[in-house]
Amino acid sequence: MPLLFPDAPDAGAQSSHCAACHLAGTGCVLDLRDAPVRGRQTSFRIAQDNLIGCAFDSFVPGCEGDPDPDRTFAFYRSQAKANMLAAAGVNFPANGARAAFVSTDVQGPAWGKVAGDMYEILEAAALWNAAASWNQFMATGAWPASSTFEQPARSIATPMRRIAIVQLPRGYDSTRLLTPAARATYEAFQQSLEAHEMQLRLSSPDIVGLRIPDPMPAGYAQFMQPLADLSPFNLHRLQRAHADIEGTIEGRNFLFAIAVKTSTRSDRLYQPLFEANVLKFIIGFVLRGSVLRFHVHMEDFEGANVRGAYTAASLYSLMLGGDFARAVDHLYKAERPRDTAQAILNTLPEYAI
Amino acid sequence: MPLLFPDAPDAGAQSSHCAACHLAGTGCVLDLRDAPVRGRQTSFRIAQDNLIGCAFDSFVPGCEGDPDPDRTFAFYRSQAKANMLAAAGVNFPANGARAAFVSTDVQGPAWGKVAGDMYEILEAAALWNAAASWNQFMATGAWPASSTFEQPARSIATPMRRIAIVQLPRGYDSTRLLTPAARATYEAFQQSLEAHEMQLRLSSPDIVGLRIPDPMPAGYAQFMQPLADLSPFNLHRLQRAHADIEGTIEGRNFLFAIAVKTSTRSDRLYQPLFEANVLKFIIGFVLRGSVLRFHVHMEDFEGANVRGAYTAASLYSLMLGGDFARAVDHLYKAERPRDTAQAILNTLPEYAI
DNA sequence: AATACCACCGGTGATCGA
DNA sequence: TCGATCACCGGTGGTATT
Repeated sequence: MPLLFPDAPDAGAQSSHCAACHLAGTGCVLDLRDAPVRGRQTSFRIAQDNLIGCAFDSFVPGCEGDPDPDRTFAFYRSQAKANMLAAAGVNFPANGARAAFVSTDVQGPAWGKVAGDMYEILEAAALWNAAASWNQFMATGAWPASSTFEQPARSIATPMRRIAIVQLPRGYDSTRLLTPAARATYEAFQQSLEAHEMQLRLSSPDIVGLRIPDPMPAGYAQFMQPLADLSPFNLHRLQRAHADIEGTIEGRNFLFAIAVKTSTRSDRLYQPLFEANVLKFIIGFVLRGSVLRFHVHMEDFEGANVRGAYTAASLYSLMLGGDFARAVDHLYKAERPRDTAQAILNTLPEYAI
Repeated sequence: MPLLFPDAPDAGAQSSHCAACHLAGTGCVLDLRDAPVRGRQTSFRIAQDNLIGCAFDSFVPGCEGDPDPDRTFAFYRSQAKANMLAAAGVNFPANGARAAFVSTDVQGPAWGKVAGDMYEILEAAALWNAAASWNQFMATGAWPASSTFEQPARSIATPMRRIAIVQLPRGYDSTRLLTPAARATYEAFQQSLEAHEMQLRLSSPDIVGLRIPDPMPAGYAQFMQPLADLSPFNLHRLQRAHADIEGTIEGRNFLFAIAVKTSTRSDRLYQPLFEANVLKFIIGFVLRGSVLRFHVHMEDFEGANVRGAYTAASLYSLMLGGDFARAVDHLYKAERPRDTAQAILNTLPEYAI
């Protein structure tokens, strides 16, 4: 069933679908008026996972199965929002003394939060699928005919060069991906800092790109196949994949990290800059890994001098002497999931083993 | 005239005062309904400078003249907000087809912005006055009797140790404070970066503490006297003082920087961390100045692991080898302007010449 | 079940330069 | 006068830990 509702045959189908979904407790808008969260005024909650799982339950935007894979993130997002508002209208009419749903409850900060997470999830899903096309080519020597992505120039098929692109959850310590040996080096470093009541931890990047070890540990098999959709099952797979590959990565196999934002303000630009500096320091200096690349993907560059800010030099490179390097290697205006994933795909041949 | 209105004799006084202020075009709430800002929905603007200039036109919170200098930032701020809401009620009643002022226009993000700036201004003003007490002691050997601050332990009066504490404006390049010679070193560094299309600039700290050069350039005379109030004239002096001392500071006289926040979120913690790292790198490595201290002053620690995040080690100190140091040397819960200024005052004897 | 935390982003008042 | 930029902060859905 297509759940970008304007693609559905009629509005009645939406009404009955949304009513059933609400009754099943999996609606995309939840009524918190009788169960308020302590210290908050929220009267209706956007059930983010349900919303995404519903709107994208039949294809991953930009990928195989998408009727028009060249649409923008903004389009997919506004479609999901329209779905949500329609569902809430169906499920929360005025009822005696109780007022009907009003959309102001799901605008403003609430929608900003959901939209930001959705952008990150859509990008991570498209990148997963792009990596799956790449990995199939690496395994078979043939680029998958059904892929919406093109084979990157100068790509040579070898199982040694398979790649996993993984979304990391909030609060994740990305060093958990490292092999025990590499992690021990990191932990020794941390302990020397903790002796002085200090630390140097990452506020984890949104998405990381990893060289799949060879031979391939079992947890990586999933990256050989694309996600067919973002139905609840696959959404859960996308967001939990990192747990399947912990303890398997050498520092040099940490190829790139991506910070993802729909928009920014000058003050909000600096979190990725700090993160990029710390990540490069830890991977480069502590773990002696090769230099990883840090990307920032942003949908909208207005409201701050984004390009200028991200020309900041990496402190690590400055103090090493020799060649300077930027902290953020590449800034990309990510407007369409397909183009964004293709852009990352095109960089994969550049990485040395 | 006391303009924390609950201290005023009666509500009528407020009404006539606010009506006159509005007619004079200096009201604390402006009607933008007939002159909308392009691309914004704002119907009423909080005239931040007018609001502060009015509410604090007879004393600086926490300082001489404050009837109760131990009140909290939260108190002064809520008083200013009450003034604002009352003034808007007086000046924007329903008028024919035009609806009355509604307070939702000045809640949410608008008030967040104003409250944040007000917090920074109140702290900067209290610190200015604490430094003035210090400087009078340095000049005369006697701690000013009228000061609300106490003489720090182990302080020794010498004109060599006078201090200026200055608020910096948005977007300011704090290296403009440096002497031409020091600035040339910095500019040479920048040019070598620019040759590679990079830079390493500061998103300026909110407040800086500087050793006043000896002999004292003319622009510093203002720091010998406290600000009597935050009337528009003195508010302007506070926010423009930095322009009077440009080109006078050696790197080693850059004693400390303070980042000021009322509250935070985990992502918003990282801008000061990046800034602290860059500032320490530039002052320490590029300018060979002594090590400056970076403070974070925050009113409310809830909503993020603030203490943990600010135990991050300085990348500069890690790469130098030798002793580690934190990027943020000191995190302080700044709830009261008087206590906050006293806390900074108590650190002044620690700085070597 | 409750709590703390995480990282999401958009609406802002003022300034500065065209 | 206008547009671009700056740095302000609070409400949020989900997760992990009590």
